Amino acid sequence: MDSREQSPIETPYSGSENQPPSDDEPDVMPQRSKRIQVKNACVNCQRACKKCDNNRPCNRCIKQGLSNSCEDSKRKPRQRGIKRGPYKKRKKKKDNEQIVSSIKTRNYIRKGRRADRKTDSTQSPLSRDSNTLAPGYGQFSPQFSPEQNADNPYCWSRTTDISQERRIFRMPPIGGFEEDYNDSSYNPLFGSHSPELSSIEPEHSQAQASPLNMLSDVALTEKPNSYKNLYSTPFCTPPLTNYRLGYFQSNLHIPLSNARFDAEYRSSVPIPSATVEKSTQPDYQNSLVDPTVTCREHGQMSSYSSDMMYEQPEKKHIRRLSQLLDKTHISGRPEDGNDNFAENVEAFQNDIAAVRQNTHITSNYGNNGIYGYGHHTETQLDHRNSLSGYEIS
DNA sequence: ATGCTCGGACCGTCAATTGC
DNA sequence: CAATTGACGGTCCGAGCATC
Ligand SMILES: [Zn+2]
Ligand SMILES: [Zn+2]
Repeated sequence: MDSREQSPIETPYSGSENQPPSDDEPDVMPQRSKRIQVKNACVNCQRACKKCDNNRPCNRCIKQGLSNSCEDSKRKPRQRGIKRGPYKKRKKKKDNEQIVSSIKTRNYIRKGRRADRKTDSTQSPLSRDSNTLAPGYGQFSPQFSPEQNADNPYCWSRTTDISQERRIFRMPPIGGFEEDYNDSSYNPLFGSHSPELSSIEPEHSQAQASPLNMLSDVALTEKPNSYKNLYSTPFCTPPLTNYRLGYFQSNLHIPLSNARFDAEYRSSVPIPSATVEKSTQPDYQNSLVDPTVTCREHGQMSSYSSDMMYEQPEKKHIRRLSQLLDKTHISGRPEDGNDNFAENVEAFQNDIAAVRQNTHITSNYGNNGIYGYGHHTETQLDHRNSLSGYEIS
């Protein structure tokens, strides 16, 4: 509120005094300035999802002729006693170099019933040559030593992009390949080999990162709110509610175009964009992303997912319809236009059974909102001995 | 051209955790 | 106990539609 005036284009982000503390890094990425929001919007603005101000009646209400009803919306007090997962390790000093090398040389212990297939159990996955086994088959994830993580088994997470592997992907026919359901060794994501793992020290604690933590019921039902924060990053926040088929797909109902940014954020590694496409998200319109594939590890869970969607513009209305009904998300339900609901459910139930055997591949077919109809594959390996609440048998 | 809806990107806050 | 950071409870941008 001073000298600045007449910026060529007035945008919510144009306030020059709101520039984030620009670092000495000149070429990092064009940072947009911060949007300022009021502490408490009026009821009308809140309902309309529009900008309010601190006056009562507010500017917008005056323009709309709603001055009478312009009053603060109710805000509920913040909950207390919310349990959190373990915090990420705080910055010690330097020794990033050391950490990385210690990861690379740590011994890895084979575990789980799939483990006794064919991998050398003492070899670090980080040094494994890349055309041995697909993830989920043979040992894969680091085992932390008990003294290091006695009561903190999920102390890290990492996400890696594997867009380079795209050439081996297959687009399934609608309805799917039989083998996707029946052959547990088939991995459409990787074919016969896994990507190089990043050697970056994980930076995110995700105590409850595994969706398995929430596995109390496998029915196709509304998912609880707590789902949301498990996978929130600056680039993705799952919606409050979703009815989607597929329970383990941590990235599924966030914008797929944000997948790469999410991956970068979680891994702190710049992700190559060799085969990627332009984002449709307004904030990242000039960025390249791969909307179809992510690979991630949360604590002792590893998972890989791909979305291969058919363009089906005629299905776009589905999202709209469900929006109208309630604030629910799209897809999966018969009333959303999923003609394969029964099969989806059955396959899904089978997948659940597989999960309980430590390793599973989830494949399902359904409408993925604006992205169309297609195939989602989720491959997971669970390295834990037990879930919260009960044992994996 | 103008108005409305609403998913989800963005924000500010503040208490749970951590490191001392 | 201060610093850090998870995550809650919002605000509101802007694409997509609807209507004029
Ligand atoms: Zn207002
Ligand atoms: Zn108002």
